[in-house]
Amino acid sequence: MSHQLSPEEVSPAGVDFLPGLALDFVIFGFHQNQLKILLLEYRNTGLFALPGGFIRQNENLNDAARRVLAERTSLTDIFLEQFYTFGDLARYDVAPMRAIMEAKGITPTDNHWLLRRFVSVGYYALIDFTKAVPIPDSLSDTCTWYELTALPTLIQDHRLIVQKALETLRADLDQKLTGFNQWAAPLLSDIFTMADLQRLYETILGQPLHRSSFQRKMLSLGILERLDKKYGGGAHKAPYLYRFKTDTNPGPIE
Amino acid sequence: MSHQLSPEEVSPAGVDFLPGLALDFVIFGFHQNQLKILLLEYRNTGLFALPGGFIRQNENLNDAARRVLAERTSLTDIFLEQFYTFGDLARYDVAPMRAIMEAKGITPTDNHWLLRRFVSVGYYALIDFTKAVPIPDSLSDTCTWYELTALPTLIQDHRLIVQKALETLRADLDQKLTGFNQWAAPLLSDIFTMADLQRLYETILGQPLHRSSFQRKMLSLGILERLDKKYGGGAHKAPYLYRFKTDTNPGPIE
DNA sequence: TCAAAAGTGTTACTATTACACCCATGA
DNA sequence: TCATGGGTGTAATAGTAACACTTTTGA
Repeated sequence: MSHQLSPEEVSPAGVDFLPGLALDFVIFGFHQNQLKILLLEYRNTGLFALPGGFIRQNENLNDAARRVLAERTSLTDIFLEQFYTFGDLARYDVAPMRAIMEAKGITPTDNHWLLRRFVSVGYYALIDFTKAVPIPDSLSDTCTWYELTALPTLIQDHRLIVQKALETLRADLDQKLTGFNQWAAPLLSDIFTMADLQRLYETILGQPLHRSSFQRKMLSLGILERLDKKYGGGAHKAPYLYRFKTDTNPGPIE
Repeated sequence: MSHQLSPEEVSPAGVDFLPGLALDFVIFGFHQNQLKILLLEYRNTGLFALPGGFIRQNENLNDAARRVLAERTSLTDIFLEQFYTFGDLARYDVAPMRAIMEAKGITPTDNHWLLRRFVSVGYYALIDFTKAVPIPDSLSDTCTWYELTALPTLIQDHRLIVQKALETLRADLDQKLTGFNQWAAPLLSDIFTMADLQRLYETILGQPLHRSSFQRKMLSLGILERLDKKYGGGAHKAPYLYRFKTDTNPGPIE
């Protein structure tokens, strides 16, 4: 994980947080027909990591996830799903974390709480690329978007976490997500064409879909509202514009 | 969770385990056309709980799950899946745990590690009802089977955990499990009729299935091997007996 | 020989795929 | 008017559901 820490919280105690337990986030955005995720880059180290955080002593696990996500993206009401908990011993290598802290001017003791073993609960989120304002945490330089197909090397087991998040997202696409009519809303603009929606599906699934079948299937789900057609694009028939029906969805997190 | 503890491990330290993190198990068995799960009953308290355990400092999370499961059931090589991590503050009520310890003759201090907040990683397992030898842990009297449709009141949020485990099992049935040809093997005897298999499916899903469609679908999966028909049952045509093909399955846990 | 339960065949229905065709648009 | 891309129609296919019919068995 990485960190949302005020200076005093980097103290050896870390007392306000549950020990040994962290959160890691795979935050998906969609821009220019590419799936992207947010990564932190640590100052003077060339190390990249997933955004992460810790759980306060008096805070529900899922509430902590929402809080940290809001801190990293400045967004609330985000589609957020817990997908797996990672607890291998090998996942936690102290060397990168020590390098990160030393580059930050902190010389941790050998038993500093940040250098101990962590078990990490993985969440994936779907957010609006255009609305998010990524904010680095106190140990990192930048919090920026990277294309899923061109990720830098990540610390610890973060690549595995990304992999598993993507698998879960793909599996959810065909089942769970059809229950939440608006799951895709943050990944697209408010109003979009059927081609936009299809490109999103194709990018997530990593495979092409048949145009007319896709259109019929989406319309048959009854989750789209067709608006006046316009879209002043190129020299061709102007497509309809759609938006998601505002409906009685259950909340995303369980 | 409940506990796999030698007497010295109930000491205030609990040092050998990761603090604040537990495992809870929903262990499914199938007997007399009923889905059952293993529950622990605590001595002199009338309290029931899911089997559980803790993670050693030098142990992988999933390895800890296999170890604890083996301790409770005397079985290894079990189909085991992690399905959710439960971290609400409200889930942990100290009163029942204190009652359990006091009934056992232990008077814990207020900050005893077992009375603090726990986050719990949920696993579900499928095991052979006839081969398991349920073993209570050091704080409980009995470890026995209860029908899923007639569970006693459980401590903490254990009913929610059972609910979520069942939902996951049902969802997995239609997708993930078809990849593991032998997932159902522990729930049935080595050799079974198609009707046996259908009753298992119907019991898990909680709904009747069409006989001939079910048969065709199962056979089309190519995971069953038909043996000589016998089954000296009643006054009717003797059904074929089947077994699962021994094949090149991937291991269950990821 | 009859009732019960199992295996198989047939038809209907549904969903998906693949392809064709037409429509609207702006250069 | 023509190339481009979008909407809709249709046939082929696959999978499932529903039902009928046949087979086997022990009483």
